[in-house]
Amino acid sequence: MLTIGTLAKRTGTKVQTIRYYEQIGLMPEPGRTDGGQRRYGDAELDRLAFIRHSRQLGFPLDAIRELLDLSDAPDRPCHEADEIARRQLKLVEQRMERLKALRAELKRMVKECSGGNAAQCRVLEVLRDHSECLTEHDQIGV
Amino acid sequence: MLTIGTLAKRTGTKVQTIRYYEQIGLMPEPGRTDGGQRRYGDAELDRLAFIRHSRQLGFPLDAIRELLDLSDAPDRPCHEADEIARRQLKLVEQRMERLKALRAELKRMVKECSGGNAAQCRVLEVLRDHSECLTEHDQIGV
DNA sequence: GTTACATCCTCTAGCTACTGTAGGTTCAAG
DNA sequence: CTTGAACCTACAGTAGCTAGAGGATGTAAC
Repeated sequence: MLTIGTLAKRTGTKVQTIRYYEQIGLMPEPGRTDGGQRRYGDAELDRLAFIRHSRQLGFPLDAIRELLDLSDAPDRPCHEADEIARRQLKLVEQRMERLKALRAELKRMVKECSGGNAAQCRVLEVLRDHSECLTEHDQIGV
Repeated sequence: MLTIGTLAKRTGTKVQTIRYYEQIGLMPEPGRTDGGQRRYGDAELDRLAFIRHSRQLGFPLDAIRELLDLSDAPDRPCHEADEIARRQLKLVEQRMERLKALRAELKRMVKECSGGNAAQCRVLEVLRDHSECLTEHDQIGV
């Protein structure tokens, strides 16, 4: 029987985060001691590890919920999980493209800064004048 | 004299976002009509464009606040702006490294999925078993 | 048996950067 | 003068946690 703190340490999660996952129904309500403290078994440890690993791969909680459902139903076809993973891969690739463009513009900005005062600052100038910008920006979330 | 809607259209911002920027002190309180509607001048248009462009480059609002302060004080030395931009560049590069690792793992997951049912699904298996994971994950934010 | 203290509990609020909605008012054109 | 788009305030909600207050519990040492 594991305390919430042990579970937290073993999976690299904050205690509050585990309670939060319980609250939103991602983790089950565990058994309690007479005094009301949570006690977990190995199944919960595995489940939390699954969640955390998925989070580290950037899956949103909704996707993780779907993946957990699939994982709980071993006879369901696999392509759904595959599709979720592909979707995530696509997202990651999009983000990378976007970051590449940002990096280019930031590099340009920084390189051209000659170190005078704010009036001649290239960094500020580039930010001020969008027309100098080489990259397309349609979305803001990076 | 520009309405808030015009300002929004010209800078690709939502009206609510502009009001939000005003609320947090990033945009100044503009003049009003007798009926209480906001009216802007070109200075505000420029300021908002500056903010938006900075946001598109991923600068957090706090950094933008600093950049705006610098921009308002043309005789202050430029290296502060340079430093903020460098910091941002570094962040972008870190995120890219991280995404690269994620992409590798996601690709591996997806490639190995043979299309059976959930019990044999490699995607789920990889997520379940962190030890198969090649990459280091210390932070979750991508 | 008691004391000390780490860990646990619930509840609430806060973070970033917005976005959406409800219910009502104003502006400009026809 | 009427119509309808655009404006107003105020509040709630989004993702995914994180932090703090104020108090209860569990366990090891004495």
